[in-house]
Amino acid sequence: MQSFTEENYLKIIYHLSVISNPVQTNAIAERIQTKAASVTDMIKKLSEKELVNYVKYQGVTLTEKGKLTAINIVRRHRLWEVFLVEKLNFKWDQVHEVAEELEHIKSILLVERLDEFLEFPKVDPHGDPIPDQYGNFADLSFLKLSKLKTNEKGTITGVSEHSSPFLKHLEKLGLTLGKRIEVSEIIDFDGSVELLIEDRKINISKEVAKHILISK
Amino acid sequence: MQSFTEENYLKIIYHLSVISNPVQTNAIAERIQTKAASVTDMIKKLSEKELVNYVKYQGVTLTEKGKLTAINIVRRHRLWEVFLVEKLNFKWDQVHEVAEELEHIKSILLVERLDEFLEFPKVDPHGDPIPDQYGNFADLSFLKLSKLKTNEKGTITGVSEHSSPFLKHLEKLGLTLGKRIEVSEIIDFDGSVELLIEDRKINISKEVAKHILISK
DNA sequence: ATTATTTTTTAGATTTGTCTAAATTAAAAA
DNA sequence: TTTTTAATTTAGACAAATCTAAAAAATAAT
Ligand SMILES: [Mn+2]
Ligand SMILES: [Mn+2]
Ligand SMILES: [Mn+2]
Ligand SMILES: [Mn+2]
Repeated sequence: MQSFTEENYLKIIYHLSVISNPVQTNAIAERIQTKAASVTDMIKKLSEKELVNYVKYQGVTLTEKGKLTAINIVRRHRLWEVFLVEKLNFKWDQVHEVAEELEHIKSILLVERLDEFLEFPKVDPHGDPIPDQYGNFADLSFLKLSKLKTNEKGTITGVSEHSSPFLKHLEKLGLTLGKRIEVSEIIDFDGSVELLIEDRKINISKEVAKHILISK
Repeated sequence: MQSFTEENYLKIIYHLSVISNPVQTNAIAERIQTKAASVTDMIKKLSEKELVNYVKYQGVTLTEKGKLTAINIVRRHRLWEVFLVEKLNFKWDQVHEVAEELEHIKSILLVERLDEFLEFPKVDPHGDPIPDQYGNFADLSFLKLSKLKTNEKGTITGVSEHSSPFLKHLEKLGLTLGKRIEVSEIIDFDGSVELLIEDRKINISKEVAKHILISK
């Protein structure tokens, strides 16, 4: 059984592993809002428990055991996010903080029943896939909206940025999951994108377009 | 903002206050599974934060602030118990442990939305009243089943013992909330009670009868 | 190949909540 | 009212997770 803190470290290491493997001490420190020295201490502890492989000055990788634990936390986090949006009418920019707490509730029965209650959702409110109880993802292939060419169409199925300001911005523009869009023009000057959505024409910056995920 | 531990102390002190005020160090130690010395330390801290009134060797009482905090934790605990039973099909003997964790999730919005989602329940799965957001209880008056005389009738509306074995036992006998019962006989020899429930005749010990709460 | 910079680790201290053992105080018994 | 017992508090230590400052290792620049 892991402490909240250990679980947080495992989850962060898991997410950072996607970007670079092994994961560096400083990267963890930044994400977990702590100092590098504290990270080193915790890594030693996780290594002791065989949840990570650790070589001094080389960074860490998750062991199989550590990876499964991390995926399970991600599963709980995303299921709770679905619950908050679907059942308690939270907005998609309000769920993350609360899910950060709920994900640490330790009860296998709770998670399985919650999954059932939500009718086994495959994705969370941000389009991120929810692993099953064995840690398997239905891996969905996403494309950045910024990669679409003029006249190409697609459906919004995810976001790669979860900050509240960004999500609220999208909401205001009507750019929510499931919406069908078409790129009507890409502006040379700044790379911003003009979109057609439900007969409206809107313009989004390149920066925003990069964080919207599309399936065709 | 209080830590989990502080919240647990406040809740226990609140519950013990009903029985004896002020609350003794040893009573807290026993309920919280710790040593008296640790309790003294924590009491000092809570006193520092003006959540309890503390006089050395005299025990503690909750301040108004402390009482409101405690009631709020009780509110969250009971709302989550309702959720687990009503929405996730937990049995009434399975909810307490999980609610002990869920009660510490800090989000005012979460609690208010949960309350709404559950349609503002007045009691939890054990018949205990759920305070509103201002800390007001709809105080229901209960009577111990053991106080009923022969031929008296009543409805089961609560239990004063929450252990899993006890609750499972009641469940097996069909003695669940809302059931109508009639005392058909009180056995002289051991004080056990013979009941009529849904045309069946069952016998329960005096000990069990003491922990079943009735409204007429 | 040195030197400079960045990253990481160690050493030692701090905070929170706990413990044991010993000292105090209060309550009960003689 | 003294003595005995029970309850409570203090003193000092410990584990978990963190921090700052300093040392060590790895990388990058000259
Ligand atoms: Mn999230
Ligand atoms: Mn999410
Ligand atoms: Mn309970
Ligand atoms: Mn209850």
